[in-house]
Amino acid sequence: MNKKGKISIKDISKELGISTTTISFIINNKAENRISKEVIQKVEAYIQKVGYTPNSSAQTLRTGKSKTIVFMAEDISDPFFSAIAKEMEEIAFKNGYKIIYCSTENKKERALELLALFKERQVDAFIITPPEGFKHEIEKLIKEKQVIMVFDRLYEDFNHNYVVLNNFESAREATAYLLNKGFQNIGFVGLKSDISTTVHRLNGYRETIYKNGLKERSVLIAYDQVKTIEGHEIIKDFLIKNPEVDSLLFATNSLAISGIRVLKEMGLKIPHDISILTFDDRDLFELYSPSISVISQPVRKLANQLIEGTLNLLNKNSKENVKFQRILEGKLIERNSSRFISKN
Amino acid sequence: MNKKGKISIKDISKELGISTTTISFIINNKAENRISKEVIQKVEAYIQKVGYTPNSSAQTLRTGKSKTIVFMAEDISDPFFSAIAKEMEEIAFKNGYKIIYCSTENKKERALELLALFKERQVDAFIITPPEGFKHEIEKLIKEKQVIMVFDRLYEDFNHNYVVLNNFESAREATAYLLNKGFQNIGFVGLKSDISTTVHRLNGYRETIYKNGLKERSVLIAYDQVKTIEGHEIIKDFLIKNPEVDSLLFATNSLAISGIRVLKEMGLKIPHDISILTFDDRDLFELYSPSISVISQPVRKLANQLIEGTLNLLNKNSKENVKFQRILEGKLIERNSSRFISKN
DNA sequence: GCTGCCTAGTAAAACGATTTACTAAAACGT
DNA sequence: ACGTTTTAGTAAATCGTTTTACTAGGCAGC
Repeated sequence: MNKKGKISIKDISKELGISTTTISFIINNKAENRISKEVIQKVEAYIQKVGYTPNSSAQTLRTGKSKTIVFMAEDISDPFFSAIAKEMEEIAFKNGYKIIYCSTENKKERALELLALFKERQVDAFIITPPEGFKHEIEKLIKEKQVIMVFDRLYEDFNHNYVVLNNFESAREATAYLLNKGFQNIGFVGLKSDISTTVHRLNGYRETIYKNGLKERSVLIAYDQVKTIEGHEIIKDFLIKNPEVDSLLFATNSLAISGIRVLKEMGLKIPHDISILTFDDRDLFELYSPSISVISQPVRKLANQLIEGTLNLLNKNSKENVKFQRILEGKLIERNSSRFISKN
Repeated sequence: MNKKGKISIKDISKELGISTTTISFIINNKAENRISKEVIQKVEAYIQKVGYTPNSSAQTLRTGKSKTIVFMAEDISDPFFSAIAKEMEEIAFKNGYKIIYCSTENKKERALELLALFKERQVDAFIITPPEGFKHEIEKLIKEKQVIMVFDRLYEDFNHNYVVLNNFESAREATAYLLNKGFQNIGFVGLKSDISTTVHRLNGYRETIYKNGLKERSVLIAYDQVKTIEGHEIIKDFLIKNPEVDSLLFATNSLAISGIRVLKEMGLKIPHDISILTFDDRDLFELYSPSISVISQPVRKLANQLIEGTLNLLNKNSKENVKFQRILEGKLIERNSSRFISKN
């Protein structure tokens, strides 16, 4: 017994007069064909009785495995990421794994700090939404034989595990939908970033616009500015300079919220003066007046694939160089913010 | 060097011909008056060069400290809790601590499982929003000398560390505010629970109602039902049976969202037919039409106090039996959902 | 009665740090 | 010149597991 009153294998060993080896075998289900039923019974009963649980630092130290997966999200307080996190936690827990969350806030330095911290702690895998300019780091991690699952974005020029939305197709579909509604001057509000997610969303929009011989009207905002006054000003500017815009496609839910704020300030009514459609659903979007049309991500499925894929990678001997790659479909949910055709 | 290519103190020791003791002293700033400047220099330079970082499992095993704090929230995907989490993470990180989040979902069994898991991992402290019926467990943890900081709720019949909102006063103030606005039939939508938070909010409402010789009109919903159809039905029933209700005070933001949904279904216009006011702000409440009045919690301050208090407890030798107890003030933010006086 | 193979288990090293108790040499005081 | 203190450092135990390599004893085969 140590000072905190925790029992160790050694204590059991002394108490029962059985070697620690035997006890360890029993605990780890390696007693088959080695240890007699009676001894197994006896040890298991005693463990039950005193409520012994192994010290996981010792286990990690000895085995190099911590039974821990890190989920490094862009921002864990974003409802999209926190919903994913919650869903994954459940499944991981059932499989004997613990998930640790953290937020990069899309900052490379922060992501690096966190990476260093968790490598020290010998986590078994990283599920990560890499920030801007992190490609090289991801490649490095893979070379180091770390188990890496990239989420929400991907790199096209090397092979890796990922789970993402079909951003390009979803954006194309969303734009086509607005077009079909009769909107001719569709604007796009996106992020200024080279992350595949936002690039693909922009490209999907563009392709549809160009194919239909229309003019692109887009504005891109830096991640850090989205929720700030500067971000709002940029959107406002864009709308003032492009008064003919009759509908807006937002690339993220934060952008949409900023956008709604600006439209309100400018006295533009949705959908009467301008229609809107955004990526990522939120509970209040459905209740908003008017309710907000969205391209919703299959949160549950994404989380399932992420954790399932990661656990697979952990169980399988890493010889096989098959990558886990999933592209899931977004779903357009039509609500009132895009149903009405404005007059201008 | 182990298989993953990580360097250990032993490697440094061999390479430099210096004992591991000396190196450990240097790393832990215990070299003062023991080791010569030159050796310190040499070791530090080498560590810098090879990028050595200590193995934290070994440290935890040896010292019994993991430099980890668990934040066991009611539901980490609730914006209130995730905002708190994010804020705390930052400060903890700067102090060399890592925060692990998880959600109890207000289930006792789940909280127990998590507790067991994290005790195995020898976390240094728990910041916890205990679920229903967890009082005895908290007392037990305190007796075991665990560092426990209770958040968002408290127990009145024993002494412990906590950080909470002044729920009673805030509810009183909120009710008085509605009264002043001229509402006579104020309803209260709360949680069916013995958690202090919700009890105090109900009591604050009640006191004001009784003091003014008015009739209490309240409905309580079980935590699990809030977001379900059953929850909605309960609210709807309540409104049908109490048609004279001219304003509603919601005890949590989830309740408010369910309430808004129901009001919409019933065709009741806010604030024309009924006014509303709710605990806990959310970004979209401000943008909603009409914007929703709230009693907002000082998220930043709460998080600061929580983490500051916990770090204090960890640094201080636990002899002093002074508890860290903070009650912070809520702030009523008047918006349009409660500005208008309905006619009935 | 000897060899070889099971069976049921154990001893001891190892993982990577921290920490206690020690020591050799130098410096100091008188 | 002798004992004492200081300085600068080290050896070895320890934390709690897992795992490799071993062994004692029983039994079968011939």
